[in-house]
Amino acid sequence: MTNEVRVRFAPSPTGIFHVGGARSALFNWAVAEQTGGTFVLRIEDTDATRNRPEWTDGIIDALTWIGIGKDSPFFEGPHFQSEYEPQHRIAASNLYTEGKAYFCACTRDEVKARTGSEHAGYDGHCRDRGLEGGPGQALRFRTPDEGITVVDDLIRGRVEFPNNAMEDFVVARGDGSPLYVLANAVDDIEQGITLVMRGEEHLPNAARQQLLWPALGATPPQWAHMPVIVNEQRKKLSKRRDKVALESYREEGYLAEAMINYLMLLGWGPGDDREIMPWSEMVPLFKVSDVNPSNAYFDEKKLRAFNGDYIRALPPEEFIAHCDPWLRPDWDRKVFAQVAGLAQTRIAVLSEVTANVDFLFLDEPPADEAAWAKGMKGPAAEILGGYLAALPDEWTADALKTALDEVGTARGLKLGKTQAPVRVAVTGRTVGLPLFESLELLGRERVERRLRAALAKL
RNA sequence: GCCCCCAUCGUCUAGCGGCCUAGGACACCGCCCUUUCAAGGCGGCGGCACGGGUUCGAAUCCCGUUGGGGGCACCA
Repeated sequence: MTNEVRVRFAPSPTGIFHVGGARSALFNWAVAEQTGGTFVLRIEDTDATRNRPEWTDGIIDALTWIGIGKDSPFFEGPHFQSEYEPQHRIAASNLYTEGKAYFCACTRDEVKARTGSEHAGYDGHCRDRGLEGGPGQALRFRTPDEGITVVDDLIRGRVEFPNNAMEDFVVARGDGSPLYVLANAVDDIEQGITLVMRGEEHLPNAARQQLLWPALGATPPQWAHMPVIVNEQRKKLSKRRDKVALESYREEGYLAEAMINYLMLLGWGPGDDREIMPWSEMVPLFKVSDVNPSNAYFDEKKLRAFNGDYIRALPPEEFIAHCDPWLRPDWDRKVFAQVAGLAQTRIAVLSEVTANVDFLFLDEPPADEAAWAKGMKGPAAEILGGYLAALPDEWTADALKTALDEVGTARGLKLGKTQAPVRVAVTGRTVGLPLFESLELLGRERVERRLRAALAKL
């Protein structure tokens, strides 16, 4: 294990799993796979008030969806931070015993009153009071007064933090329970993590942990702080404002492969002009030091374009299988199979398949006022009536096309115009699958009925 | 307020001192193809934030300005 690369992904189960977490996991996963190392999944469930078991399941499901999970030899876990609390407490106690941390009885209000500011930081009031611990006394880590703390970051280079700006931070609460900054460091040490790659929002924590690791008797890991994913306002993606749940994209019909591909390209590129590329080709090329340090906007439009590419690349049987959840159970799969190929180039997300084919299965074409108004302009009645009378004996797409073309030509209309009212009458929409193939599949009886119904409504 | 990070087309990026008249992709706009819509093909629009250095030479190195972001809890 000495030379093995061990990375980790350490989410807290306090909400839906979002795309930022997914990218974080993916980058770590790429490192593990490329180096033949290990990816440790650690659920940081120490905030009992905010944790919910179902969020943990959500994390595991989401990771599995993007290819990260137990069936890979590189995967380890999940570990649960709460199970390591004894170690955290021992670490805290050692820090105290060794004089690296001290107890503090100050409340927030007291500190604020003394410093006169919300953000002034702790003023060191209890530093040398020699408190021995007990209920209500938090444990604070004693930070150096002078000099700088250096975080060597694979993505950002050398980052310096002036020690005099770093307050004596709390590592354990008044009730003795450990805080994130400590628990996280202890776990990373215990689990032999060699590279900590996480979001940039943790950069300030890296400075503290750079101090904490040696104090706990360990050599600090390699650090890598990835850029934050932002919304159109250039703010960090927020669960409240933005559409960030990985699950919601999955439910809309985004393919895991497209999501993985897109996420990997947010902050990293293979170095050439390629963008659409499978995971297996990205892994050997991935380099942490190549990760772009600046924030990236999550562009759903581009994700969508990627997804469309991936959908079109699907072999027919796979495309059909992927569509299944978006087709009602009573819809005939054999009929769908006949038009699947026509639908495949027309949708960018799987959920869109429904509106493309529903007219084949519903008793009546879907009602759409706007479509009706748009399609039934001009000589619609004339065309519909004419076509009804001219429907060919040979019920094939070609014959159906010729027949309609003739109806139009007799009135000096191009096929592009004449097909519109027929399309709306039969499919309920102004756009959709190629018309004559649709008519052929629908059958004479239903086509005639729908044409008559439309005529009656006009 | 304090600490830190970042800065190439609208967006994601290539570029790591001369291959740059800055390349690709998404988006957008044309044209072609065409029974609608897509897909596909062709073309267009559009950028090195600004100011100083360093250098024979700067998108690339340094400094500053400006702008954006992250963090400042006995949350994680």
